[in-house]
Amino acid sequence: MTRKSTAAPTMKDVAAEAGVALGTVSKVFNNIPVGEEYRVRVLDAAHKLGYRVNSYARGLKTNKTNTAALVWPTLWHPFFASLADAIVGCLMKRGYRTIVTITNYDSQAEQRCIDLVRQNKVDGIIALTYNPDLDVDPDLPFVSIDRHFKAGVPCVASDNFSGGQLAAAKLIELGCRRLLFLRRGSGVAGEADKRRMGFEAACREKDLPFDSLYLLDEAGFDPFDAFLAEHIHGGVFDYDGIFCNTDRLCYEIQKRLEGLGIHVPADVQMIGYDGIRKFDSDELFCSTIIQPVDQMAQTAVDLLLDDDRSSLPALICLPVRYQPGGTTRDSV
Amino acid sequence: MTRKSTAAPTMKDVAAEAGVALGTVSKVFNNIPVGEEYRVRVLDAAHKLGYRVNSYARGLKTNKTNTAALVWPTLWHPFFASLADAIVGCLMKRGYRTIVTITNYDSQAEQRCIDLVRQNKVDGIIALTYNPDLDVDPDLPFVSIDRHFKAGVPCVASDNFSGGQLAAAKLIELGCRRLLFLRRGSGVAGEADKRRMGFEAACREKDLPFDSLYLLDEAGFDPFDAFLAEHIHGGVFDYDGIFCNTDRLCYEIQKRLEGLGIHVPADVQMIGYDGIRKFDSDELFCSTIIQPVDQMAQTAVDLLLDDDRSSLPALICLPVRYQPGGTTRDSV
DNA sequence: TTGTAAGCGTTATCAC
DNA sequence: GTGATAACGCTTACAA
Repeated sequence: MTRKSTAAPTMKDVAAEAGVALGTVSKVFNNIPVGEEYRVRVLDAAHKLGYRVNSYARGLKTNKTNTAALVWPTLWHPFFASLADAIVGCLMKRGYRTIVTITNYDSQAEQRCIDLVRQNKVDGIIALTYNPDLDVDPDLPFVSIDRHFKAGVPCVASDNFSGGQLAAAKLIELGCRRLLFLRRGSGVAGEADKRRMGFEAACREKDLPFDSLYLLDEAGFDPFDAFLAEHIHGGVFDYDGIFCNTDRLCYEIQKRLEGLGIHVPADVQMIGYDGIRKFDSDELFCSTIIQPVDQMAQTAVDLLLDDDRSSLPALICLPVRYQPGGTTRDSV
Repeated sequence: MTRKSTAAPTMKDVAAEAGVALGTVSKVFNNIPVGEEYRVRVLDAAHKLGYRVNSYARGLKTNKTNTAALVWPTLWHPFFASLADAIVGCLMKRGYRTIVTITNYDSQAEQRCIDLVRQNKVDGIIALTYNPDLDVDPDLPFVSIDRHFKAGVPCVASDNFSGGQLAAAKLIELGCRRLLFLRRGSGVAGEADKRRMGFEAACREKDLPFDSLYLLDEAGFDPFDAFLAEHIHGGVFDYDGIFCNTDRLCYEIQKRLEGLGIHVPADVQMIGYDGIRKFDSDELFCSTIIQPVDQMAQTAVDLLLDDDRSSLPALICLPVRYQPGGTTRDSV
């Protein structure tokens, strides 16, 4: 025993135990052809010693770590959490570990997280960020979610434009004629802005007028309250169909309308965006445009690990679908 | 230039650029005292070259990776997601990266995840598992959430017993006299079982009888439906107070009761457990016993990174609190 | 204080 | 096929 029993066994130990050379052991663990008898001896010895490859030593040598990083705003919000869950799952299936860092929507934290994981020699980064000009290594694979970043960085998003169109079309199909678009956001330009554009395009196409209101996250919900109160006359609401840019907003607005005596979906029908479900159940919070979380995760991972990084798409929009969830007058 | 411009700069490059020896550069990055003039030169050179320490090389040498692993059932469920969020946050504050692995409640996946991160030479593991006999390295710091694992592995949990007591006491205080305990679970013995024990203890203390029903996750909600239907006679429910072992269950049962014409909280008051909130808002799904997520995360991380691992507590129960959430007749 | 040199555990290149 | 041996980038005695 040249090695303290507490230390983890190394290839050297395995080689000694198996009575073969170090290189042979390495080959076995890299699936490089080796005499079957040797292979068995090595595997036996490794098992006996409880040996596992030290991926730090391997990473040092190969510059390949089988680790990806997720730079994420939060795991609190169900949409981010479920997308993170799916991405981690996809990466695991491809044999990748995932380092998760959380930015709390803070631009500086985003840069810090990227620096941190870069130092850790990750093989790639999937990020959902709010800082438009992050300093990111041009030859480190990078996939952005929901924001176009810069040339060469592919962006994966749901088809926000179609989602907006779909919402408008559904509301109109369900009989709404006085439409309202409500939006709440960070002020950072992202793919999600296209929800509005799609909605407007569909309204214009049908020659239906609509109003819209956009508020920054920081403003809270008070301005919405004021807006809603302003548009109720004699117990009647000015609108009969609302598209909210998130399920969260849809839920809050619904509560407020009910508090004002306006009933959903009897008086006004509402559609949200995201497709968030309660707990881990199937139940939606509202009728909504569902983002294809699993497909987005799969696409982001495929893009990240794509060997040929010379001709990546700039933007991939994945199809959304509508599902009733109680805030519209179609069956649930 | 001995080095391709695409490759990341190394300490050697920095040393050359700064005109100092390799060791000096290393010292600067390890906060080992060095002549101020040298320090500045090194830092300048490093900045100019965009140098960052290669943590794989460092880890190889020091056997310390500044990385911890989270072995987690899922990020889908809001409780797990918020706890994961908090733990990742605490670890980041201590300068640690977090590798997140997801088991989907699968025992074999749990073992695979542990093996995977062990190979990655993490400095410690925080796990929420369902496999009672995982093979885990005895000298790799390990903290278990919600399950007592084995000797030497500290467990962090909310004070489930007190939570159960508190729920019973609250229901009784609010006028309930015919109590019911409903439980759904994986069948794996964990700290959460103590919710029942606390509830029972409080009932006994007050000399109030109670019924209880326990179902495995796999059974779905049908048996609950049957039970509920069985206990409604002439539109009147046999119970006027229910403690459910999770918010999720509480929510589902409430829906079902309302569907049967039993109103919550008018006819029956209900308390759940977890303290899950809607989206990232403050709103609860039901009146509930709130788990101290942030404190649990902080405690788990402190325990994991504690230098003195010789005398760790076997179990730390953190205080819960009750908060009304609309399913009880106290003000919200 | 600064510089030198020996490894940490793997992989990869060679002769054999 | 197999088996020495030189890196990979860094830390850390130890010598200057």
